[in-house]
Amino acid sequence: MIPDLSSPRPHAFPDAARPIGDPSWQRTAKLWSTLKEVCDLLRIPVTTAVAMQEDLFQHVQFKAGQRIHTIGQPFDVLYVVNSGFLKTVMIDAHGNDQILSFPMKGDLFGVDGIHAARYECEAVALTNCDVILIPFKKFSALGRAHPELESAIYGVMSRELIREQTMASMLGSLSAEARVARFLVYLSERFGELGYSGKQFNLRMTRNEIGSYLGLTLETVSRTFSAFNEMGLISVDQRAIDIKDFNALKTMRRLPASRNRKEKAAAAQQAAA
Amino acid sequence: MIPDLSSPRPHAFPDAARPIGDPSWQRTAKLWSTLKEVCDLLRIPVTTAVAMQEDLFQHVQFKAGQRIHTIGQPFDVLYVVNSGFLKTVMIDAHGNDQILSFPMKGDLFGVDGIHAARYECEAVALTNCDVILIPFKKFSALGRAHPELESAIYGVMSRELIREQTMASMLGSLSAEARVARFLVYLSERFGELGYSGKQFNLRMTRNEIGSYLGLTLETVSRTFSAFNEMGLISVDQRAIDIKDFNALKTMRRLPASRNRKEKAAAAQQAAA
DNA sequence: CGCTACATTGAGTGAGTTCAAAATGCGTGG
DNA sequence: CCACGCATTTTGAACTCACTCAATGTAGCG
Repeated sequence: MIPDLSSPRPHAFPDAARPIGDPSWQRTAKLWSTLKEVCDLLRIPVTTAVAMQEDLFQHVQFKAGQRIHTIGQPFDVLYVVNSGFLKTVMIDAHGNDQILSFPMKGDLFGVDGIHAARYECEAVALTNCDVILIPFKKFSALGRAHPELESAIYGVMSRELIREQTMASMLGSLSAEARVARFLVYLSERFGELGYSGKQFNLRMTRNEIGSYLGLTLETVSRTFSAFNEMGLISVDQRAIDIKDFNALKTMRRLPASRNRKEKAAAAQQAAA
Repeated sequence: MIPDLSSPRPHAFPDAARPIGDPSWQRTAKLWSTLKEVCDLLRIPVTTAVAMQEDLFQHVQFKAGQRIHTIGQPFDVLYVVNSGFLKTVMIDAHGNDQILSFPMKGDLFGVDGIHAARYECEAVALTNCDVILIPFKKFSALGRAHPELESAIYGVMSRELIREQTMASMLGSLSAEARVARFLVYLSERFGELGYSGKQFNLRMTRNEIGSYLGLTLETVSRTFSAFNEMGLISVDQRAIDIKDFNALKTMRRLPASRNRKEKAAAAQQAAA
């Protein structure tokens, strides 16, 4: 599109924005991982047979702002995030773009490339990061050799599909407040699973990027953060978030509410029958 | 044309609402299909080896209003639509529900069940329909025997993921008019591919269902149809649609527009590969 | 320091929702 | 066959949430 391949974004991601305990990217730079290590990252249970596989998967490092793949680029590898934070962006026919996900440690991306052998979206590093290249051919061949691995692959793809469905559902039915609350809950839970603090963390993305992801404007995101702050649900200062009332966020809705009244009534009727 | 067999819902789907050339469901009732027939339906290219497979897949018929599977139900089969129209519905923790897709001939559904071995959404027949049961175990075993088939399976799953991504993108960025226009374009193209008229067709779903799918209220859907009618883009009478200006629908946007200005500017900045 | 990107906050507007009422279409039961 | 009942659709009027436009504040970097 508009390739200006020089300078990575100026002052994009200060150290202060790193997560507590963020593995120092440069020092831990690893070059290869075994199949077992990849499966562990993806939270796939491994059998001994799989654990024995000696195939190695290459790591690649990207700096903040760098693009991992572009739209239309020929597909041949899937990616697993080992460290760092990314975004995936879809750009429609009219140049409108929309953020689809914020992959982080243990997430798989690039799956959309399988269908037409071209990536349908682009992936960009939000921070310096380390990703593992999974040549798709090799991966599916391993799946053929190890049925449990194969079904795990299907499982991971299915999980991705469910994620997108849940996203679509959220965009279709929740208010701005509810969307932002869910986003915070999601981040909190993910950070918790990754061993960081689920209460205090730093956002890796701009208000604009959050807005694009949630189908809102950056101003609405900012205002909603401020509102949560005043309500005592969180404390927010720029990218730094401190969750004070997790439960309130988790149960927040303020939904358009009556959109489905009749349909629900009908469903109740049918359930009774 | 077709005698309505005592459908549970009263006056749910009148004969007038059937598509031109709709295969007569009762008469063509088929009990089993070969792997090749299933692949053809799914638009998967088949090799001779696959064409030779003698495995048979069972058909099941559902009447309008019947449920194919529920949320939480144990997963063991995928479904391919042979005829008729369905909807898939996700219901969130608070009972809010959202329509995710309207599967029709050649579509696969149930993929979301793979991950947790339970369906994550429910599927309901909008019209009488005929679906093919694909036991997932059997399907993946066949994939292992025929690598081309396996990669086709991955391809179909990837296609589903892209569909959801595109949906999320649309819900996040398009105006009500643009969403409705896209919906009509989508239906028109699908009907065309299925050999029906892409210009004149009957909607198989209510305004409420369309609204749920598009993240709008039923009133907005109705008003938008009326507006398109007055603009001369379509002619609409209840469920009957006649598309007059396909191109205008296809290029319609009325997008929030400035949401991504800054981000686009930033996108010009690209780091070296 | 000044530059640039990012974030916050305010005021006004508008697209889409909510609530309400009337019209249409279809099946059922008299 | 017609009248009634029910689901659905259409249309109107008022409201409101989120967007737009704009100004100000903050943080890091050259």
